[in-house]
Amino acid sequence: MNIKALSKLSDTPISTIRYYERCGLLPIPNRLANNYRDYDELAVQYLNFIRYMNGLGFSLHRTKEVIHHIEDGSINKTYIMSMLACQNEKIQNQLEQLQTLKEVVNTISSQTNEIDDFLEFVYPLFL
Amino acid sequence: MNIKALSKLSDTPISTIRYYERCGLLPIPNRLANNYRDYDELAVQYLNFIRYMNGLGFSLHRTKEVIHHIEDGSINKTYIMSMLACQNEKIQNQLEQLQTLKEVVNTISSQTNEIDDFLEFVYPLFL
DNA sequence: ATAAACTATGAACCATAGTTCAATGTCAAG
DNA sequence: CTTGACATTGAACTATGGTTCATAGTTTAT
Repeated sequence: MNIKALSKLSDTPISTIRYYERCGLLPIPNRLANNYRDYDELAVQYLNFIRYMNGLGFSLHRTKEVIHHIEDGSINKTYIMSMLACQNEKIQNQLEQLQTLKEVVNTISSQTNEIDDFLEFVYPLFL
Repeated sequence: MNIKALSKLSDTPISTIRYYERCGLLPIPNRLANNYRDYDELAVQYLNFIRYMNGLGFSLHRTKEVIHHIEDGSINKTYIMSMLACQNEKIQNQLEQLQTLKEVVNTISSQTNEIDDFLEFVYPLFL
């Protein structure tokens, strides 16, 4: 399978596939006689996994670490559970921050006197 | 007031103050005979405003636009209200996405069979 | 045989929000 | 009068997740 086929199968741009390889997220593929990359099903699995991790909000850096643990064989339920618990906590924190932010913006935009405060905050900048 | 004093008053790193000036967020300050920047109270107001906008989740780019509107005098309640409504919507969307994400991560981490699915997803990568 | 489409590479570029560095100049205290 | 702390500049570097480009070679279809 050449890079274009992999790109279509995994719905990942060719440039991104090469980028992931560069970053050490994808195993180095075999090359054909013409130096073209030659991928197999495993590459599709890798890309699916990367996209899956991405969908769970993990950075490429973190995903790379996890992939290396998988390649080591040093992965198990405990590892996965603590990883997910950690991610869960991170998302929870983000959620709370955004919630607070939303309330602040809401308050400002729904209450006329808050807008006046905002304008008063702004007025010195005209003077 | 020199840049260090402004830095302390506004609780903004010196490097950031110079960066904001470079980006057109801060007015170009007067210079002393020795070429040192000389700030006044207005600079503090600008920095407070920038940090405030930042706290509301606006990008520097957006904040810069707003500042330019303020400088033009082309700012009013309507402008501010639509700006805040827009930001509110953006935050709401982010919140919903994060909420969904949290549920997915939660489901995976709380249900043993989901973790098994995760491991099954991972297994092909060992082989 | 030649043009279109594909692949390869390293390097540069995009946005975002800054920080750090090197080289140079200035100021205040001992 | 020298040392330390401050100021200046442009340029390069950080992290994140890629995309785009120039140049070169390869394959496929007409």
